Amino acid sequence: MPTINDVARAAGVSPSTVSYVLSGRRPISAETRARVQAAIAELGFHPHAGARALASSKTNVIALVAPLRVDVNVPVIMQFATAVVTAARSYNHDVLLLTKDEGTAGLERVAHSTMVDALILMDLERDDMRIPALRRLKQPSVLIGLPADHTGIACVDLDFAAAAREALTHLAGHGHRRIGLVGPSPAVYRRQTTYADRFLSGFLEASTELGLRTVTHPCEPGAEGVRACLAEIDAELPALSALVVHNEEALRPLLDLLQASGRRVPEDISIVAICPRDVAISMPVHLTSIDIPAHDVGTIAVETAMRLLDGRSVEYTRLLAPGLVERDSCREIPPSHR
Amino acid sequence: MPTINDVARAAGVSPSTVSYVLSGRRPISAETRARVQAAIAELGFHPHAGARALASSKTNVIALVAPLRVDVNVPVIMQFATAVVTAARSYNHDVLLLTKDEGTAGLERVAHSTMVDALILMDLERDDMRIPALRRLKQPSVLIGLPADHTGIACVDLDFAAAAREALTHLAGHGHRRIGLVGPSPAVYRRQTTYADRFLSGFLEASTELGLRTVTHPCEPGAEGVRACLAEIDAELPALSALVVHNEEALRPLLDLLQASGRRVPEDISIVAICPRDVAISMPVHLTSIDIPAHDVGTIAVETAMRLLDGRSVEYTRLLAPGLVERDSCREIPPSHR
DNA sequence: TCGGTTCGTCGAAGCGCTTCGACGGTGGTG
DNA sequence: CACCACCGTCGAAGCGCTTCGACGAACCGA
Repeated sequence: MPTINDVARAAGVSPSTVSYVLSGRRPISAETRARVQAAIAELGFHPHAGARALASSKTNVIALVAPLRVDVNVPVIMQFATAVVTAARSYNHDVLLLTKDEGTAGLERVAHSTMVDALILMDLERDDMRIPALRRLKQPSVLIGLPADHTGIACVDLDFAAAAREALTHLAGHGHRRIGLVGPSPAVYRRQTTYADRFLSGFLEASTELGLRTVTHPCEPGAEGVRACLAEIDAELPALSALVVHNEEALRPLLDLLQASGRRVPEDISIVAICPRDVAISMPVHLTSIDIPAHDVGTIAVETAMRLLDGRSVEYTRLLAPGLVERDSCREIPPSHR
Repeated sequence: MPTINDVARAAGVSPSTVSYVLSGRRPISAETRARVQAAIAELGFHPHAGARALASSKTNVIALVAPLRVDVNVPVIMQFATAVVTAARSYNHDVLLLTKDEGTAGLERVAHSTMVDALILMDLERDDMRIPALRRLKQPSVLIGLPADHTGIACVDLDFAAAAREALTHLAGHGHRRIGLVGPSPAVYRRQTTYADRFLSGFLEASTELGLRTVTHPCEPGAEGVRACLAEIDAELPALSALVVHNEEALRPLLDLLQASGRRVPEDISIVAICPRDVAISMPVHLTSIDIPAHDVGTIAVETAMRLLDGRSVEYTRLLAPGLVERDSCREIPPSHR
């Protein structure tokens, strides 16, 4: 492995000049630069990351803390991760992958030992214990999610409240007045991942504003849970004409169940799902859905981290506007039947 | 951030002594060690990763190269990643996440700049261009998969040929004589990911050995692809009594299709799937399956990397024995009907 | 023409750690 | 009772890079 000294010698300049060619922090004449670059190429020189980090106190690495329990949301997590890695690379950074289960200790470990310049965390809980720890770090962090007290920490997420509103507005616009919400599993509520609450309150507010009759229910995973959930919703709000489903996992069993009981989508019942696009179109009926814009969120998270790193201003709470895509699961109720 | 000098001063010893306490590479008296450790704890000292890497030429980081295109196999990939990160942590290493699409350049970048001590790659192709590049690196690498020429590089994977054999043996043992294989999509074969071929040849060999009548077909994704595939299989081998499905994505549409056409599982047709356990039990009929032991493979990959790193011997081709788990999708054909 | 800039380059001082050789002090051995 | 070996610790020399101050040369305006 050649060092910067080897390059310097080969190019007939001093090591510092090579460094300046590399960083561009000082003007270097065109000839010198060319000579240095030739030497670099010829020797196959790559600066030693550790030495660089030591001298410059920048690692060009960001930490990504992902919930790696094999869980419901795997595809979404993966999309976030992909987006983060890709975006990071576009800023010439790499990504160190941490698991959520290392908890606060993991964050402190990588931060204190100066392995990373910034941290991006996903799957935040309402009163996430990690937040106070993050505040103490010298590295900035960006959250994918919106915990209760996030003052001073940048957050990026889909605007779930607006998503709920948009779902209801869409259905109301199609003449639906009686609508059920199939929510996430009780475990999600228990875990206090805030998107569930944010969606729910948006849903309830919009329901009132639009003068709808609605009922909401969490939904246990598995066919049995879905059956129970739907039964309760049906009981509490008979003759509903539409469902909003904020539960990826429930989607498939729900459609199976509806089909088995002879309720056609969308003829008998309309559905708006909150889920990634590919899930929506992988169903027998292509679902009208509000996408979880994992790619955008991940990209913006990295961008925010970069701004933070070079001291530019950032928007500390960035909630992305939802986008509803119409597919085949919503029916327009004729005015005469409303 | 306190440095090793601060700790040394606080403990009244020299920096090198602190270092030896940390590394255990030289004997240190119990009292001194205690004093040093107290100082470390009190100051909240964490060694600077870059400095450490520079001085010791070890980073305690391994690269994980994952196919991050949002693809069919997302859950499996995720399981690999989880296992790798967890195992790496248990060896006090961290994981740098790279995407496959950075290709050879990405590997060389992190290796040459000494960001990692070893590399683990997944989703290898038959004649993967990255292999020659890997050979040139000074860091060892471990492959999850089995490309054609892997001499000198450690490989870990499920023994897909044995898996195919096991599936057929199981079915044959239950009296099935006419069996179809629903294979991966043509895209997988085209991409030359070797597991497809390995499974297929295992299948064909076992078929001959066991004297079975079999037919094999790749299967395009989507309900349409599955329908076409099944139609071809049915046409070529009428009255088959079992299917082996080596295509996660096809599973759900296949079951839908069978149900729609009134063929019950397992009464009319038996199924053995090659897929992760949770996919097998997420189906309406819990499928008898051969698990993709992603967790084990990931763990072993890391373990292998660690052995390589400290110069211990390794098994260069480690093919894990498949484990078939009986569930509800295989029927025993009574001897009278065979 | 001369002082003051600006430009392009160099030298040296670290960044924080590991590791090697050295060196007193103990304890065991012949 | 010497001698040697080993134990526990220290000091110093790097690891490969960045960055700051300095410095000659070229250039500008007055």
